[in-house]
Amino acid sequence: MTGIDEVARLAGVSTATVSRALSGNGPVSPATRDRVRSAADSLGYVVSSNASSLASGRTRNVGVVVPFLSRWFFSSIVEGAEAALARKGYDLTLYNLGGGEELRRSVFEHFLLRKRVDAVVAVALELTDDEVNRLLAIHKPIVGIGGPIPGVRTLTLDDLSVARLATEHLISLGHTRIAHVGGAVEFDLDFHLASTRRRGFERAMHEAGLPIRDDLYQPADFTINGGYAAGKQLLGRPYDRPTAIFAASDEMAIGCLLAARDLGLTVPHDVSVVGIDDHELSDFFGLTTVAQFPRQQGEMAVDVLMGELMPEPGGPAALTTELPYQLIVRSSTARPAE
Amino acid sequence: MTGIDEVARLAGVSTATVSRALSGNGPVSPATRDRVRSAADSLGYVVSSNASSLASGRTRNVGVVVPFLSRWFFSSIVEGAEAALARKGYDLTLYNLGGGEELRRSVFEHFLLRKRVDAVVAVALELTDDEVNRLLAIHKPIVGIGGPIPGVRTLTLDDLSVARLATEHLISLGHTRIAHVGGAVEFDLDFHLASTRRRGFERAMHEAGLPIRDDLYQPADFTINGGYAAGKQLLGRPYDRPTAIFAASDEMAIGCLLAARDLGLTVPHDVSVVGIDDHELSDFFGLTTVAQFPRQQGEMAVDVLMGELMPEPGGPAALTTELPYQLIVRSSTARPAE
DNA sequence: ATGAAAGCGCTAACAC
DNA sequence: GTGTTAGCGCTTTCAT
Repeated sequence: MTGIDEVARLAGVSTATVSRALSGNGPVSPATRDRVRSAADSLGYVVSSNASSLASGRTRNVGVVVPFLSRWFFSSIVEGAEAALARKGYDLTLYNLGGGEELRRSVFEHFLLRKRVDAVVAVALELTDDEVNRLLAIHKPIVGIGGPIPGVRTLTLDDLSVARLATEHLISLGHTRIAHVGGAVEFDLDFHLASTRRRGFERAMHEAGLPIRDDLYQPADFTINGGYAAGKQLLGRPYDRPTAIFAASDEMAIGCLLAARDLGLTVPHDVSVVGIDDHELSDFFGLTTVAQFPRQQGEMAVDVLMGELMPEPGGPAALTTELPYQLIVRSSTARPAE
Repeated sequence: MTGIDEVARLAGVSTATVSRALSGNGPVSPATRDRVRSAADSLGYVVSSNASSLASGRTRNVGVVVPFLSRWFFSSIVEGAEAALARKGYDLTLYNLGGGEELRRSVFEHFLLRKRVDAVVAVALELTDDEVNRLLAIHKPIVGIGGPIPGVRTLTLDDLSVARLATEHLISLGHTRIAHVGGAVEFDLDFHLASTRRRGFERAMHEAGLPIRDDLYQPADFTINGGYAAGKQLLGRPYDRPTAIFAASDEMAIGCLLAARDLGLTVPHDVSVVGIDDHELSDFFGLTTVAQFPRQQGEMAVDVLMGELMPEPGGPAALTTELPYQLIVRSSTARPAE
């Protein structure tokens, strides 16, 4: 366990100079910096992050809090954040809230407060005022992904516009009898994502002068399985079958695709399907979708965070940043058959 | 920022006693312990993990290193590990090696060495001697998941037996013309998983006196997409079509299922399909598979690690622990048609 | 059972 | 540009 003083001795300088040379903070002549660097290398010296953090108050570590992990969308965000942090020399400490209320409490009342992190990224979580204030009180910047949190810089997707875009794509193709597979209320926790998308759908229909029919709405649980059941329900009706389905997520949309196949319907001839996300499977299934880019979202969150940790000359960023999205047309949508 | 001395003052004891009372290390009378506890609570005191780590040498944090994150299998392992660690009051710091060789180097030469973690879990990574020694030199226990690493306690799946079991299931149903969709060589990095499974398949065939036909082997890339292409190839042949397919992963098996459908073949009437993993989609597709339990694997790894961090009376555990697996028969396999 | 005090290994004033 | 030194906030001997 080589320490800083061994490096100092080998390089023939003081520990302060070693610290400055290695961290880049403070003036060091190029010559001594090189000397220190090679001394450190030859000893295999790596700073103790604890000692460094204790002395400096900075940990070079950020906490990322997610509601789930083993779902493509969330793990992609984490992956993006991890990559961006690693590039900056930061570590990522992960907190998965999947374990329920009690776990969430302990994460916010203990884990995040023990000064292990410099900042936190909250993914798809509607933080309470209390949770936010606890962190802000100890000067930990927060950035949220997924919906506005009062007093917190957040990256949000304009779900209303995304849903409208998907629906308008169908309308522009000539569809009029369009069904919607939306998120069931019990999944409408974070930021009312499901209901916002539904509103976007309804607004597009309304603007096009098309009727919004309750019988063409099916709630599901955001899974392929749930989408399949909803699709069967919608497409199995003996008359007045919708010519198109807008599902509030790709996984549900893929479920609809499979339901259509099992009913002997051809996509997009008999029914068009559009989703949201650009899930990893969507390309395979030829699903038309409105892509959001979770990996990039994770990276963007880190960028925003870095801006907070090391404020730069330019004015402070806006409190809310809109996330990009993009319609990707594949083979699951077409004009309705005659 | 309440510190330990404020708590000490409020409780009317020394900081040493507060430390002992809160950490549980060292003798404290029940009465004072309660006094300290409530003082800490009322002040909202949480130890500074840095100061604590620096003084004690323990971080209460473990590093988890994975080759990918946004894949169900790996994120499930991480999820399991995170849950188990959280229960013990530990944090999990995540290192994703997806970024290539250089990233891997910096993780092992810097990130993991800066004393931020007490131990590391290496998932599906064939660590080099150098990587192992670096960590062992600073007394960081390692546990691996996924294959034996010399000198490291590892949890391994008996891939040979798993593949044999899957194949024997097909043989016992009466299949004789069985194809194998295996991992392509370029994906055979970690622990030769693909080739081991192929050997398990061949052994089962051999033991049953069945011929191993090269033309009934198709390599793929472990994705649904790749499995689909391989399935098409195998099932599209004009004669001598296999009556069953054993795929080395569920994702590839699902690809085969979809390929069969698209060819107008019925599963399991025209072709049986079996995979390995019990992927989250397998139940939906009715896929027969040999389940492994990634979430549990993550939890087990943590248990082993805890055993190393706080050695208990019982003798030391074995160096290699076999992971459980289980044949799950669903609707994708049946006797071959006449 | 409790307290006093010496560090843990660095960083950041401050002096030169 | 570099060295000296006083902490950062705890834990842990060693006394008592």
